[in-house]
Amino acid sequence: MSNEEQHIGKSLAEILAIRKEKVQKIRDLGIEPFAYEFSKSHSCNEIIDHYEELKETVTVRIAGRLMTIRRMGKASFCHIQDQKTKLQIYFQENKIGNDNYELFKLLDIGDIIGAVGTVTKTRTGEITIFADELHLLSKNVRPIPVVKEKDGEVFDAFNNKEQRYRQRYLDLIVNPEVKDIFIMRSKIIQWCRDFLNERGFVEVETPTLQPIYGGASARPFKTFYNALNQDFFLRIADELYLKRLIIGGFEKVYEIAKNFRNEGIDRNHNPEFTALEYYQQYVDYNFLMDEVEAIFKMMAENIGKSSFAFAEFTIDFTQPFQRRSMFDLLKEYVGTDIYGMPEEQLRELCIERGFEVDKSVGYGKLIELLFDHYVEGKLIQPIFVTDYPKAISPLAKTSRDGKEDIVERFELYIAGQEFANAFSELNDPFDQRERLESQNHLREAGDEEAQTMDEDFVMAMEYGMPPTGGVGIGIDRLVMLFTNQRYIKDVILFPQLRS
RNA sequence: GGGUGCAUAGCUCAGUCGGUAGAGCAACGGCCUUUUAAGCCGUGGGUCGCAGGUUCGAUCCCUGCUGCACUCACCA
Repeated sequence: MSNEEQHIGKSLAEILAIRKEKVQKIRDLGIEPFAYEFSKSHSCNEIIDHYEELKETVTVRIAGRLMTIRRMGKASFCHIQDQKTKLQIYFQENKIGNDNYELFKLLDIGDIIGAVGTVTKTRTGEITIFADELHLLSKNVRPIPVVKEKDGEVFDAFNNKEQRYRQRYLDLIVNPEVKDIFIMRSKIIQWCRDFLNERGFVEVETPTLQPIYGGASARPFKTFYNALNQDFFLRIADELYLKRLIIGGFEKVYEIAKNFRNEGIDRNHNPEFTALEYYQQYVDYNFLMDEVEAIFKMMAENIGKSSFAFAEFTIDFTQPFQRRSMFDLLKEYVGTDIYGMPEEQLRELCIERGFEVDKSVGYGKLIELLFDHYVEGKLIQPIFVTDYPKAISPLAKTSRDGKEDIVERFELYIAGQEFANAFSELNDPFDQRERLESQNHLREAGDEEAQTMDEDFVMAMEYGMPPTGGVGIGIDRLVMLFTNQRYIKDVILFPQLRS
């Protein structure tokens, strides 16, 4: 190369131009830089795990992305990375031939290559493929961030959050521990399926686009359905459809689905999130508490930890989960027994405590406000909170022990956050109609998140709905819990950012 | 939606009390057959997020905008 040409090779545009020229140079060598296939005999971790059986006897074929290159004239070391593991490869010019070594000289970090060779160790003891063949499988033409590492210490980590989320593929290439989170996410979902399938549940799919949104208290995303010439909503929950299936005669159903709530984004909330909901005929919320506890303990057992770090806490799964009434907890943390307190007196109490609560904040919301403010954050170890106010639980059965304002509902709290929500499902169509009507009144009084009347759902219930227990579990938070991630965006592959 | 902060080379970051910018890695040329943050010699790469304003002069000061992060409020 002349001195003039040597000046090329600086800005990104020039790097891109050089890589493009390399593609042509490789073609000029008679090699296709974007291959069609390569048959692998082992993954990198299989070679490391089975080193003793493979060493110096077996010819192996491996493939992956080139992550480091150390050239030393007529021989070079490099590491490739496949899905799980990095592995070193040693290329010698007189072993792979001059033509292939010429090819090697044209390679860049980020290229996908295959190698054929024998398994050895270097004198420093690192398991290494001593290559007989080099195959270029896909040429990199845009530089990837180069992260260096020594003794476990990482240098120049690719840690720009915006770029990591926008270009998640780069994040996954360069930060392998990110991949582990999503592998764990996949396992957690699989364990949920296994648990339910083993118990005879049927996995179903219900509409994402719904003419009436329901099953939760939230603001929806709205869209227009051209073929039906009608406004539709993206589901905020699948609850009402799953109950229709219970009415239809499915004994046990579940769905793992995205819900969409048109609300704020923060470290614990993403407008598009995944929930497991399951419904089971003839059981009540007491049964479900045992079952949900079993699910969480099964997960911890599968992970192999009975206690683990989450945020600044150590969560202990060895003990039975506590079960306490919401009013009992309120009495302890607020200092006043508010059970049976009339709405106006409750509002006075909230105002005394410095909350701004006008008439649009009804009885149930007042209690929820106190609970969220005084109690929620204190619930670190797993605990089932029971006995929710009826006013904020329009789909749950009234408590059977005569408390008219209370429903048979529980939420599981861990580390101050809600992880599951369940109830003995309301199956009295007269009561259901009244509850949804009173939600309508709340909406008219200014509660934007009050639930909507769904005539078709109430009609379905009129045909007869068996006693049923139903559970909802937020999958994203479950993954956060078991992977010790503080930000929901870090358990979602492609969190939405403004474009 | 409110508050705070950030935006400089492909990546990670310095820096300029206002005089158009540096390092390491990556890149390019050369040497090097067991290296591993390989090493050695050499090369040069930037609309300092965008748009205005102040100024003789702005990457720096001011205003607006955009994006992101953190945080408070609300929903899980």
